[in-house]
Amino acid sequence: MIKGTEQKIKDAALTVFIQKGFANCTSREIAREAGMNVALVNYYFRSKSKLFAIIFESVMQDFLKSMVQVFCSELPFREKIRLLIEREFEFLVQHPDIPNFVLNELARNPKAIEGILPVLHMVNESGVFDEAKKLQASGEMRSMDIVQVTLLIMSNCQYPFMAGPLMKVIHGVDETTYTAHLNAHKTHAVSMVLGYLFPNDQIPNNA
Amino acid sequence: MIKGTEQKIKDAALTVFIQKGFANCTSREIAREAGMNVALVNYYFRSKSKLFAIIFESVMQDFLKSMVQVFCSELPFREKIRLLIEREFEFLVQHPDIPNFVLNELARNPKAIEGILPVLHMVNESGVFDEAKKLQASGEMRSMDIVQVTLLIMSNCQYPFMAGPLMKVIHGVDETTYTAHLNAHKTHAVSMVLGYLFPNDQIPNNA
DNA sequence: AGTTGAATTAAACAATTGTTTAACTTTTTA
DNA sequence: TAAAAAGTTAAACAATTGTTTAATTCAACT
Repeated sequence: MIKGTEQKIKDAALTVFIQKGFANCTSREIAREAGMNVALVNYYFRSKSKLFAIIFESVMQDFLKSMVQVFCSELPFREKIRLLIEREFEFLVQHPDIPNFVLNELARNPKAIEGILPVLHMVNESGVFDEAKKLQASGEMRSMDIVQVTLLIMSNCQYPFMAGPLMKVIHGVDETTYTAHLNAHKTHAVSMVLGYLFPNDQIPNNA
Repeated sequence: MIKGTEQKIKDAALTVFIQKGFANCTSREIAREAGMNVALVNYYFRSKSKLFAIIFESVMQDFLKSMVQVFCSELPFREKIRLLIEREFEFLVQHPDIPNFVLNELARNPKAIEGILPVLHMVNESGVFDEAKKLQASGEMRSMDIVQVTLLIMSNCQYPFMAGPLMKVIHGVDETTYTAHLNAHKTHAVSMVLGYLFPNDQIPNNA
């Protein structure tokens, strides 16, 4: 498969932006990564900012895509949670730098978030929030705001990847070992979150 | 209390660096924030990098200080966990941008971490890890690697603050409402983590 | 008062930045 | 095949950057 120039630039920009952030990289760096002249980058995308906006939005799509897919599925609620966490881990193993990238750019430039509003709309439309509220009304699920349910899940998925560099130093482990820990953490995240959300469920106790 | 010039620069640098990151701010911006000329910043700290190194290390100290204090205390283990989470939340309410700042700079410049090695040594010396292993050997505590215990705690404390901008948009809530959610989340974090680490403890079920 | 040294500033410096221009090459097309 | 368009490049541009210089103000000391 031959990649056109435009796609080469996008790929290079994705790599460089995610690795260094918008402010911490230069147009020439992107051009070099793509194997071409600086002017070509602007020829195709007019400016560094415009290129960034495009890359950022596409990253956000990937970032939220699997979440939306699971939410819109027909699985029972507990399975949605489980699958959501597992998919999130699968995604993050491949793209461990994305949460850091997204949250950081969002904190420094709040209006960058506008591009994801359509995707968020899909989440709301999926009815998954209503589903949770019904389970809470029936007493099956622990009653807590949906915001905090979201926080529980995303915290335990994304933070372990974001904190990789810090954790490796704190515990003195290398990349490979830490990856193994991440894998084990996925299992814990699933059973801890499900166990907390559904305190009456019989959970297998491996202790 | 009158602040000397050097301290004024440090304060300004702290504000600006945390808000925008190292690469995303200028020396002149720091000088302006401190109400003085650019040259004065370099007169006191020789370069932007050296100033940053000083600020970063002091932030890391604050970031880890309360953790070390709790670890080195004489409290029973469960109380250490509870207090650790509560102190962490107290700290993060006041400095919500610090986790993002620290993890981001760490990801982009791994050698920046060297300054915290002494503090980490204190954590190891505190014997809190051995304490956990004993509780695990007795079957009282769920057996899992200490790395994952750390991850469970830090994920549920830090991520909710880091993801503030994203969460506010996802759920369409304002700053005040989100702060209330953070407060509620603290309670959940404590009981969820303790409940998972000590599955045989009787936990009050408010559901 | 006058001298010394630190504190502070405006101005300049060289390097790098995002962006544009103008020339050159390749591809399309009529 | 020749003209037109698109693709690509080297070079230049103006703005901004971190840093330094040289001059000025300020405070302390004799």
